[in-house]
Amino acid sequence: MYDLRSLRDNLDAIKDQLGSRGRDVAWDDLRALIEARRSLTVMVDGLRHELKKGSEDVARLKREKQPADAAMAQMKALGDRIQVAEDTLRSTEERAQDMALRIPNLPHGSVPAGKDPADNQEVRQWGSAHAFTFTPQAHWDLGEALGILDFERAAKIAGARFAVLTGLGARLERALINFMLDLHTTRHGYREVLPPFMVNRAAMTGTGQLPKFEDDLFKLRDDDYFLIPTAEVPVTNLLREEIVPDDRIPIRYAAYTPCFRREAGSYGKDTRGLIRQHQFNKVELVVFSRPEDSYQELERLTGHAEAVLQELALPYRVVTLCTGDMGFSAAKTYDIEVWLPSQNTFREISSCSNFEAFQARRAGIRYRRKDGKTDFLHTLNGSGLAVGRTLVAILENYQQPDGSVTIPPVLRPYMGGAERIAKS
RNA sequence: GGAGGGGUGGCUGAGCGGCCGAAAGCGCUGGUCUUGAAAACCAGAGUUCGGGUAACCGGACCGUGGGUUCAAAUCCCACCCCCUCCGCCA
Repeated sequence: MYDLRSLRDNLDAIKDQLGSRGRDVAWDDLRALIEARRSLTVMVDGLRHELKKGSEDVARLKREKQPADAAMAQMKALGDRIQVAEDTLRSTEERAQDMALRIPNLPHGSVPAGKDPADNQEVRQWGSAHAFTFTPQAHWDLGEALGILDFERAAKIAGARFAVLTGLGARLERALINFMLDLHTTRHGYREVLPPFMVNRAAMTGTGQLPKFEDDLFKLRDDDYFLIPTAEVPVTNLLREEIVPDDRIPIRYAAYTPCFRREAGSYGKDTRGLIRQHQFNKVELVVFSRPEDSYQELERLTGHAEAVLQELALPYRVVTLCTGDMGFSAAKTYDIEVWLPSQNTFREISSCSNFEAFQARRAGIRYRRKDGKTDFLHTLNGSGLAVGRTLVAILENYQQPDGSVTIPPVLRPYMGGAERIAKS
C-alpha cells in the first residue's frame, strides 16, 4: 500500500505505472477523498487549538474567581462543532484508507509486461528430465497403489481437496519438512520459527490478504481469526508496528506451517492428487532487508529455495512472473517450477517475492537507519518449499518400472535409512 | 468459565480532572575533564499527522474503542492483553 501522503503527491505517476494492475481503482474518488482529508485535518487541528486555548482561559478565570460561564458555553459549542468535524474526518480517512489498501503493488522495472502466465520469462533451468523407459505414472496412481496416499478416506472425513498420508508417505512428508528446515537453518542462516496457524484480521491486512481477498481464506465462525494461507502471514507480522535497530538487519526466518486455502474459483483445476489442496504443508523463508539490499536478497532467497531441489536432484526451472501474473502485494516474483514427468511439464513448487515496502507500510515494519531516521524495511519471502508438491515431484521423478519409488539419498537419514518405498 | 490485580516513553517507575508528551532513576547520544577508559558534571534525545523551501508552527498519541466534562493519562462503560488464585484441560 501507499501512504496517503505519497498517494496525494504521486497519484498520477502511480496510476500510470500500475497500468492494468490498477484498473479496479476509482482514482478520481480517491484523489477527492485524500484532498478532503487534508483540508478537514487542517480545520480540525485549528479548532482543537482554539478549544485548548479556550479551556486554559476557563481554568485561569476560575483560579481568579472570575465568572466563566460565558467562556464555558462558548467552548461547549466549539466542542460540538469539533465532534462533527472529527466524525467527518474519521469517515473520510477510513474510506481513503480502505481504497488505498486495495491498490496493488507497483511492479519493479525489471518485471516483464504481460497479462498471463504465457508472458512469464524463463530465467534458467537446472537438471534434466529423467528419460523413462516406461510411461511414468501420475503420483496419485503411484501413491494409492503403494498404500501411502488415500484420497477417498480424506473425502469421507473432510471433503474434496484433502489427502491422508500413511506409512512411508507420512514419513516422507515429515522427512521433507525436517530436511528443508535443517538445510535453511544450518547452511543458509535462517532462524527457525514455529508461529500460530491462526491469525487476526490486522495480521492478514498487514501482508495484503485483506481486505481484498477474504473469500480465499478460511475464517472461524465465532472468532475473528483466520487460518493462515501461508507462514508469510504470521512470520512477516512478527515485526508489525516495530522499529528494528539497524544492526539486526537483515533478519531471516524459516518456518514450517500447514497452509489453508479455500481455493475459491479454482473449480475443475487439479482436481486429482496433491497439487491443489485445502490444507498443505510448507516451509517458508521470510527476510526483512534494508531497501537498498532487497533485490540482492531476492536472488539469495531464490537460490536458497533452489538449493532444496538441487539437493533432491529434481529438475526445475526459474521464471520471472510478468506484471499480469504477479500477486497483489509483490513487486517482483520468481516462480520455481519442478519437472513432473506424468504431466510432461513444469509445475510451480515455490514462489519467491520481493514486496519492497508494500507490506511494511501496511504493517508498520520499520527500522532505525544509521542517520537516526526511521524508514520502512523491505520484506521478502519464498517457499522453501511447498512440501506436498515436493513429495509429488519425488514420487513421479523417482518412480521405478515396478511402481516402487526410490528415496533420494539426502532424505534417507530422515527416513530411518529406508531406500525405497514399495508396496507392502 | 469464576474471583482479584495490572497495562504510562528503550527499560524501571511516579502521576490532586486544568501549567502533563508526561517526574525520577537506569540506559542511550553529544560535550567538558582524562594519555586512554571509568567516574563526575553539562547538554540532548519519543512516534505520528498537517502547514511551511526552511527555521519553525499546530494537532494527535499514556493497551484499544466509546462516553462524561469548558478541559481526561487521570472519572464512567465495553473490549483486548498480562499476572495471581479457583475450575476445566493437551
